Amino acid sequence: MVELPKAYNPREVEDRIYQDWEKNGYFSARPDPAKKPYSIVIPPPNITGILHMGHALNNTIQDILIRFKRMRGFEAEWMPGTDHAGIATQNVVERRLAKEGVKRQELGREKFVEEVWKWREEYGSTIIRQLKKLGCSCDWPRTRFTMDEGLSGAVLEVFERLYKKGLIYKGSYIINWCPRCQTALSDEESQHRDVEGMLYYIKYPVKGSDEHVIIATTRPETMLGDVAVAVNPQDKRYKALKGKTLLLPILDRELKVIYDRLVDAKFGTGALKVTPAHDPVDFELGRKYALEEINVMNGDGTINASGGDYEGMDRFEAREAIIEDLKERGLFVKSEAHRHAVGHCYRCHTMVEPRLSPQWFVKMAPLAKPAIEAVKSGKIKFYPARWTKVYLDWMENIRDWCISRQIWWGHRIPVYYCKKCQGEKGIVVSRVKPEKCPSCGSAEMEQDPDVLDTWFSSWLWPFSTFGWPKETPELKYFYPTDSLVTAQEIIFFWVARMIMAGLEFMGDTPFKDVYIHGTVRDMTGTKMSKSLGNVIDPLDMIAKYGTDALRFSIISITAQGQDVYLSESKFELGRNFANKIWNASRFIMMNLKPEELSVDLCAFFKGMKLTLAERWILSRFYTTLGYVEECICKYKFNEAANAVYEFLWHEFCDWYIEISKSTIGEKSSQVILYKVLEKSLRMLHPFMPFITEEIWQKLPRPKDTAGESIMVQPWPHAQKEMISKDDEEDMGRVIALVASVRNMRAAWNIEPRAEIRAIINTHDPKDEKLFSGSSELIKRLARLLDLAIGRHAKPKSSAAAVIGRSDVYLPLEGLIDFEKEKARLGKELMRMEGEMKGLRSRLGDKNFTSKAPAEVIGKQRERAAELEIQIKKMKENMSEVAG
RNA sequence: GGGCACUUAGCUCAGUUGGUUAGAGCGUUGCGCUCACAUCGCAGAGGUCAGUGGUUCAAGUCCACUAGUGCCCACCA
Repeated sequence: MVELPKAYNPREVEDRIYQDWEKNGYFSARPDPAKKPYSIVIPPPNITGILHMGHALNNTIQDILIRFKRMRGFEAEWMPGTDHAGIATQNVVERRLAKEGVKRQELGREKFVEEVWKWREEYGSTIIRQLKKLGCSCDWPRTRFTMDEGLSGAVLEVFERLYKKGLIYKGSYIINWCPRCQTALSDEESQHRDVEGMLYYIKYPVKGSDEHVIIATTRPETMLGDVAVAVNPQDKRYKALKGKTLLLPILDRELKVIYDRLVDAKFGTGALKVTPAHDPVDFELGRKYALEEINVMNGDGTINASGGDYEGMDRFEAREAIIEDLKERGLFVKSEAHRHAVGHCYRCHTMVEPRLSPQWFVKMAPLAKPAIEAVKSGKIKFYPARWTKVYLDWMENIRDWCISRQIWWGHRIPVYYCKKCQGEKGIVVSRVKPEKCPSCGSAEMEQDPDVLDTWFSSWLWPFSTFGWPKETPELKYFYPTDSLVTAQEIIFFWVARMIMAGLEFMGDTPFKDVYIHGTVRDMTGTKMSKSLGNVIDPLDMIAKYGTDALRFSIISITAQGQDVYLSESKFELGRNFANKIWNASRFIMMNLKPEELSVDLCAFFKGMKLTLAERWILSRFYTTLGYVEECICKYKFNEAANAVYEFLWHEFCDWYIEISKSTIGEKSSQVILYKVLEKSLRMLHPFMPFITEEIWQKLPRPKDTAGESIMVQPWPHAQKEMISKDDEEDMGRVIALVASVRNMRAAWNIEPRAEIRAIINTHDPKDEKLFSGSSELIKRLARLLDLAIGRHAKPKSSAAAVIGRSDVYLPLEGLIDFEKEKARLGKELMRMEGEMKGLRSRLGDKNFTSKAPAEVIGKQRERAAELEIQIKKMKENMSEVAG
């Protein structure tokens, strides 16, 4: 006899159980030729990361997959690790140093990087500990870090290979520059946001005349770098400008007039100021017409020496100052409100400055080609499928990837420059510092100061973590991985690039399925973020409701790929469910006689004549099991979770356990309760790992599994022969009968404790047999003193209901209000007649009977026949009432 | 400018390949005898599926358009 607390207390069990799992090495996987591999690589969280609901959702899904596959006999590897998150981490450490009054520049590069490593030692695994709180069954001993030795080696290897192949190049182009982080960003790292800006109209004088051209710009400060004015050749307004020269206001620089189709005559005045160093379109024009490229800004967004008197001003200050000066000179025409999209740094949200700058790039088109094919051919599938198009659209319009960053934390670019040689000759790509320049022999070689984009290491994650470029047994066995589970935000950053890298360096796709789950939002639909203060902290929820509750709730309310709107109250769902399971198990264990359980189940079932309820619950279990398997395989986790919930709570607890209470001492009940509970725990385990383990450990078990863990038990074996649709239907009728008696009792305010008589009137032999066979059950569940079954007339003053082809009467002498009963029955009759009308018109329609499949027609005929009987009965019942 | 998603009960959402009476959780109403559970039980009320048109024997489910909401992408300065 086991004594257990009335309520499940997750805090008491979770850490203990997790430690046990970890200690026993249950999370580890190793190449095993006897087993099939199943592998997932975790989307490596940033070392600066703190567990948020997005992580909770993402990692719960992965854990469900891994635990499910592990139980199904796969060698299931969940590769964990963290990302060094270049800019993000550098920012965090810089802020920390700033609090102590230290600037990174004062510290110097080497010392600063040391500081970051120290920070990482101290805080970098916070997120890992939090993932453990979530119950994640990652193969922790293999944990990797994008800056560890092996992965850094992979990064250098890749850089070298791509450089040799001509797919990495250096050049001066317009890139997105973050003046706060003071580094280049890739196109993906510059996120467009609508901004309420202004469009300023400025007069550019025509040299040697009183005329002028009005141009419109949103960034007047960039005029300091203007070298031309461009108009559309079709634009009649500016035909007369041909051959003339304009003067740049303030600086009095001479500007050419260019005629190019790129200019949209409809925008502004149709005249475009050309600033090749600060705008992508202008840059293109600049290269096309060999214009000078004047960079007017420093890295921090202040105006540089090319900006004349404005030197040293911040870009926005300079904007104001220039407008003032233009107004003074009478060259300012007007300004108007102008809403437009402007790039912002994805890390610090500072407005990005397009800026000409020498950077390293990866040529993407050749890499994209096979990656497009891999998805088009179906070798990689997206779930939900709609992301396929998003992926393909991006890939088909892919642009080169700016990979150099002007920060210190990251993989240093493995390129050395000879101080003496100019240009190409003096460039050496090498993992180690070359002793001398291969061209001139000089020993003065200097490494490129830049580091690589963080994603330049993450895109190698599915194979670098398994030891690539070495051909390790792990790499051979676990690559390609199976499922990638991630959020939509990083399809371009990460998913697409991993596919390209996998194909390029491994010659094979890195995974088969990509499951894109939704974004976690608050109840107003806003994305949860720390800065908005609308976060629900998963760790708080774990403390309050338990990990299983958190996991189950978030899974069950998140439909495939849909965003989820979260509020704290949603976690009650999971907590209540956990408590329900706890108490059902407690009840079963209190009544379990272990000696009854040492039976061979198959032999037992063969030899035993099971009751309808017993056959029914087994059938329902195996039906549910099959459905859950199917849903997990299709990434429909909410449907799987809800099926388990419905089965356990509403079928097993509400009906079967209640039914079993009268027979609980008997062997058959003992075995069924135990078996269904034990198997259900295994079915539920991937979703709620802790409570299932805790209960399973307390359950009496066959000797050979004693002491082991539920997480290494096999997934319940599907036994189709246990599924019987007939039994499920029959039990459904019994349940309907009980429910309708209860309904009538409630409608007529029969005291719950009052035991009354009921009469079933049936002419249907099947019903008679069914209800007779279950009469004890029905009597108990409906609290009946007596149940008469057969051909009976309706007693006077009785309530009535129709169940299938039979009636049930409750003689209620003196308790019935005839008018009320008539109304109650009348409402039901109306519903039936409404349905009947629909059926009749369909069945009478030749189009329907000739075109619909026979099966559908048959079903409707059957239904109509039954409904006809029901309506007849209902009318009789009503006339009785009237009489 | 392009693309995607969403609009189903008071609230938050499910709804497989179109096929009988559209589901859940929460909330709500009534009743709670019962020795697993009030983080509970039993019973009930409550939607015609944003709108319009179409395809079909049959549409919440497919198509088109409209309206609203949200998101992503995009070099009109």
